Order: sequence, then C-alpha cells, then structure tokens
Amino acid sequence: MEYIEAKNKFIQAWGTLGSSWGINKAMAQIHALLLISPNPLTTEEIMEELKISRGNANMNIRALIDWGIVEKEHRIGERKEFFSTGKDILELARQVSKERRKREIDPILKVLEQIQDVSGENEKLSKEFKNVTGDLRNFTQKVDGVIEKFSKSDKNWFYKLLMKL
Amino acid sequence: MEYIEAKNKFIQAWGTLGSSWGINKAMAQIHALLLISPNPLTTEEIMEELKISRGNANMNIRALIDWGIVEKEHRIGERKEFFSTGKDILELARQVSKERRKREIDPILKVLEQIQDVSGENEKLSKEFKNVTGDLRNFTQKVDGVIEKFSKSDKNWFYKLLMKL
DNA sequence: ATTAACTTTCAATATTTATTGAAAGTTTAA
DNA sequence: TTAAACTTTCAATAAATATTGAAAGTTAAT
Repeated sequence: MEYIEAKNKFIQAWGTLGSSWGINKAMAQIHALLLISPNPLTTEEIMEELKISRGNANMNIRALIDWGIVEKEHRIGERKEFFSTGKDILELARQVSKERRKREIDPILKVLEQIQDVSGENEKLSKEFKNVTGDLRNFTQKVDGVIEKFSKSDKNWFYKLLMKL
Repeated sequence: MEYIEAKNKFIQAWGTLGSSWGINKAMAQIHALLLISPNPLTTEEIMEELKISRGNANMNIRALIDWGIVEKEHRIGERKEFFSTGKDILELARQVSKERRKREIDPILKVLEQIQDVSGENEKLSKEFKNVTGDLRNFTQKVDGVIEKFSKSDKNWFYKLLMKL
C-alpha cells in the first residue's frame, strides 16, 4: 500500500474510533496525524493536511493540549508554534483514562452517593433502588480504582498486569 | 431524598453518562429505568415514564435487546411484551464490553493490519509510520485480549483481578 | 377470516454537536 | 512603537444524530 493511502486510511479510522468514544472527529484526526508525523507540525500544516478551518484546528489542538496528550514547541527565530504528540501508546492511554476518570466517573459517583439515602413510602421500590444503585456505586468505585492506578502507575504496571492474565 | 427525585436524578445521570460513551440518551435512560424497576415494564410504561415517543422507545428497546442487556418476556393471556434487564452489574459490564469489542476494536485492528505493509519513497516517513501503527496494533491487541477475557470470564475473574491490585 | 391489540418502520422534524471564517487579540523582531 | 505574523474567539452555518408520530405490519383470540 502506498504511504499516502495508508496514512489517510489511518487518519480516517482513528477519527471514526474517536467519534464513538466521545472524542470529536477533528480532534482524533489531528492526534492521528501528529502520531505518525516524525516531526512537529504547525497549525497551518494540520489545516492543510486535514482540510479543516483555522478555528477548528486551533480549538482542537488546544483541547488536545488540555488533555495533556499534545505539546507545543517554540523555535527560536520562528513565530509559529509547532505541535507534537508523544509516541508512547501506553502513556497516551494513561492520559486519556485519567482525563475521562475526572470528567465522567467522578460525576456519576457523586450522583450515586447523593441518591443513596432515598426514602419512600413504597418499601419494595426503595429497596430495589438501593440495591441496584448501591451495587453500581460499588462496581464504579472498583473500576475507578483500577483506572486511577493505571493512570498514575509507572510504565510497567500495565504490562505486568497483562502478563498475569 | 424522595424516591421520585432520586429515581429521576439517577435516570438523568445515567443518560448523560451514556451520551459520552456512544450510547444514546434514550437508550441509556431506558436501561436505567429497567435497572431500578423491580418488575418488567411494557413499552407503554417506558414511554410514559420517560416521556418519549413510541417509535423511540421501540427502537431503543430493540437496540438494548440486540446488545444482549435487555430481555423480553411474554405472559400468557397478555399481548404486551414485558422488558427487564439483569441486575448483575458485572454481567452487564461484560455484555457491554463484549459488544464494543466486536463493534469497535475489531475494525480498528483490521485497518491497522491492512496498513502495516506500507511502502513509500520517503524512508523516514514510512519507518515512523510503521513504528507507530505497529505499536498501536500491539497495544490494541493486548487490550483486546483483556476485554475478551473479561467478557468471557466467569463471574469471579474480575473480582479476583481487582483483589490482586 | 376477522379484528382488536399490539409492534415496527420511516420520512419529517427537532435537537445537538461540529465547523467555518472573518474579526479581534496577541506577540515579537526591527 | 509599529506592523507583520501569528493565535484566539465566537456568531453564523452546516452536519450529524435523535426523536416523533402516523401509517403499515403483525399476531392471536374469537
């Protein structure tokens, strides 16, 4: 397969995967592009390569920086900013899971805790409700623990875990 | 907190969580409702409770059945179908991860394999490309293995894993 | 075979989310 | 300090996604 074709296929696929995981297409595609690029790219180059507008490129680059998976680089004598992403996939996975934990697991745990002390005239309903939300909270906390461990771990932790399985 | 309030809060929160995980709001809310309901519900009851249309309810109930996390029940002498979902959270997590593995991990692995034999005049680009996509494939396969093991495992597997950590 | 009770479908519509591009803001070399 | 080179913002617009509801389809008791 030709390089250009392979590259486009990859960017495309990564974008699609991103979409079904709550990462928007442009963001996932910018990330894909930076992943396979051997050198840092400017906003201009990213716009050009992905055929997206300046605003779109800018916003999503900033989002990726926010997520801690893209870094900017200044070069002396150059006004432009150059962007790159780490090529260590495990590190990337750690950053992403850390981010999602904060944004998604924390809020749902908060709700599950809030609703734990439900009271109602209907005994059966209240009991069922407490059972289910309690289980859910328990499970979520456990998963949360694993993700936290993963996102804070040294590089080998996950591989060691995989080896055990 | 009153039962009604707690229930609505839960359905709401579960819907929001679903949205950021590629499960649409109605689908997640129907699931939440069935989770906390002590008895199976009809389409009618679901529509009423969540204030959604017949078509919407029907389509999402079918999707949940497709995903293997909701079951229908016929009752003799009754024309209506009753729906329920298992209350075992771990089992639910297994079903969901199985489904997503099939729908999302398989396709991306396929692409990563396809593009592995890239050829191009530019040595540096091709090499970087192969490195990154190769790593990605490797990592994805490992994660895939874990998810598969999880989704096929007996109930205790995951708890045992958690205990180890 | 009929029909009432239900389920499914799908084109129209509404809602949500992403994208654009032009204007405003900022930085830095001279 | 200026002004060219760049970055950021955001209201308008487009695109994607979800929802409705009415009509068509199906089923099962009589």
